[in-house]
Amino acid sequence: MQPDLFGPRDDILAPGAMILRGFAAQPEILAEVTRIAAVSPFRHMQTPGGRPIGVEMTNCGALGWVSDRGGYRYQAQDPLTGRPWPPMPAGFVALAGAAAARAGFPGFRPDACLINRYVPGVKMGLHQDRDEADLGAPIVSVSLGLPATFQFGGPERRDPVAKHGLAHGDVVVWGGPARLNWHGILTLKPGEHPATGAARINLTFRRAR
DNA sequence: GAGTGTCC
DNA sequence: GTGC
Repeated sequence: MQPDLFGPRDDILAPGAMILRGFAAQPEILAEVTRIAAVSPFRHMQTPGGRPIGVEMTNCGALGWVSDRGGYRYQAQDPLTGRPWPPMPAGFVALAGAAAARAGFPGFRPDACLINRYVPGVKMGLHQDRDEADLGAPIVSVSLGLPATFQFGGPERRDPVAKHGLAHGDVVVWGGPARLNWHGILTLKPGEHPATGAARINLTFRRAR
């Protein structure tokens, strides 16, 4: 058993990384996602090599993460609509800030929220989040809908990875010494969730600049 | 430039 | 699971 230093619903993954169990189960979050996707729809992006990325993505906030033949980057315009991404809802900013503070990173003000939609059979391979200008800010990742297995390793690609189950409402926060740790999501298993149907929605809050 | 994918 |  882990010692109860942070509360019965928190798991420590590594120094600077923790899971806040059930921190983000409010139904308003998914209502906001629906509104965002009505303006900037979910779409498949491509790797710079031209291969399709399995998850469907959209963004809200001042900056959105995009990938295409031109590379990985953050930009203010949605390439699909040519317009700015939908603004980040105030509730998202507050939720991400509260989660970060609880995990030991006070003052987090995200300017980017990448929204990923997983369906059964889709995964995200091990990678680092390193496209952000401000690596001093943490990453806040909210899981909604179908459960998934999260892999979390270390700062080197060869470091061992541990697996952690993520359920609806769980929030993973990592920063400081864990900010560049490798992570990914195993292939989503078939299922249905009352809040999302046959899908998992992930919100990733970042300070991109 | 690219590996959020695919091959061995 | 690994290296690319």
